[in-house]
Amino acid sequence: MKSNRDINKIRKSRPSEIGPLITALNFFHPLSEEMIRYFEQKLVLIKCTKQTLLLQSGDICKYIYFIKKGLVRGFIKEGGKDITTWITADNELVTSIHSLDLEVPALENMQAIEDCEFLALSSRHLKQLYIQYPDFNITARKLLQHYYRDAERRALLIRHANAVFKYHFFLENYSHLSNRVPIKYISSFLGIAFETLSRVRKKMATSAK
Amino acid sequence: MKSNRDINKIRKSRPSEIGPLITALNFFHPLSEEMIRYFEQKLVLIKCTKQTLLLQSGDICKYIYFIKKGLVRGFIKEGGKDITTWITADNELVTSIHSLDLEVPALENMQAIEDCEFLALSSRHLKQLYIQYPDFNITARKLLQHYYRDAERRALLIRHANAVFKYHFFLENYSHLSNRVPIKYISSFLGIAFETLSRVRKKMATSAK
DNA sequence: GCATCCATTTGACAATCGTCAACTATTTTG
DNA sequence: CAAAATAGTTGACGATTGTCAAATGGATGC
Repeated sequence: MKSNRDINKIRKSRPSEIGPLITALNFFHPLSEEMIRYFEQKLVLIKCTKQTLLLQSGDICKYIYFIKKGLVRGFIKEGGKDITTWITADNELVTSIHSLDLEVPALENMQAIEDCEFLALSSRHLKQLYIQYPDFNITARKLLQHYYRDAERRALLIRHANAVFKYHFFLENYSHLSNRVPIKYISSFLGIAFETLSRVRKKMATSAK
Repeated sequence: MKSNRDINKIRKSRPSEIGPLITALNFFHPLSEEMIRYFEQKLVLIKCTKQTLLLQSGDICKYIYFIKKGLVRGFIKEGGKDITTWITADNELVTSIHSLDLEVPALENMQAIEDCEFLALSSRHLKQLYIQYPDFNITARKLLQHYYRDAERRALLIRHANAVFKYHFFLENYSHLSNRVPIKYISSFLGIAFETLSRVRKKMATSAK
């Protein structure tokens, strides 16, 4: 498996490249002009290929990533197997919240499952941002409220009674991922064997005719 | 099932009663004297009996509750059955984060599973707090980071391979609940039938001798 | 374009677990 | 205290799903 040495391109971002992130953040709480300048100065653009590990469990997470383009999953190692705990795509933020803030080793891994482009902010600059522009604590609070809800939705997904209900819930809540993510990651995310998911898909296809 | 009319005692809290909440919040980020005064003025003390619904799905959550004493669970109704999504005890905060902030109907229910005593702050006063004492956004951000981690832990719990692993994980992470919460809630929280949990417990007791 | 690799499908079978039912133990309440 | 309600245990059985194995399909690279 590729390690984070494969984060093969990293450079300062250009102001013209950060629009989608600013839009996403503004949606939660308006950013001041000064904050936008700060992002323009501190954000870096990172490109990586499919399979690259952005974060490895045991390491300390150094960045919060905004996915400009691509697909990323989180997973943990449990009894020799991967368990995919989330999958997320373009225009979303990803990081290990706990590791980033407390500078402790992360439990989870993060991996690109498509070639990706990120805007990344280091934990150092994020912390400086909280101090220099206290209003950003409001933005972060609202972001966390939003992502807390996402975490609850994922927990609900795997609590569904059987494979069919889980996949239905997946289609209702993550339809944008269903034709983009390999079945092995979806099945792991749903907590079922990939063979089972294959059978569920077949059953749904034939019964819907 | 008892409704929230059973929240049978509610009165202004006394300063001497709010210590544990202040201590808990200070742990995340120090509160100023003014903020503590604010809590002293706005917190209410709520008592309710076992089984009381603090929040019913479809209603808008009006309070954030600090559990001074007691035990509370969150659950959703799914296909005629309850699914317990969290269980929490003394000295923890509970609310529907999403419903409280956005003033939209909650999806989940909250229910006391012991006689309880809460310190409660209304959403109106919480929002005023964010405005009047912007530093409280830092506290809230850190609280949310902490509770996000809890949500991930719960998701991990139900992703474990089988009933034995789930119960082991439960004992490691929620040992304070194992002898206090009825088996039907624990089993639902673990995503297994209560009969299965009964058998797991027996097997562990006999194999440990 | 062929060979290799990886993703997905399909089948067979066994393990795990949920459901139903009966029973026992414990708690609550009048 | 007795009766009733609630909580927990145990057994039998079937449904769902995971595992292993083999086959097929598609993508990638030389």
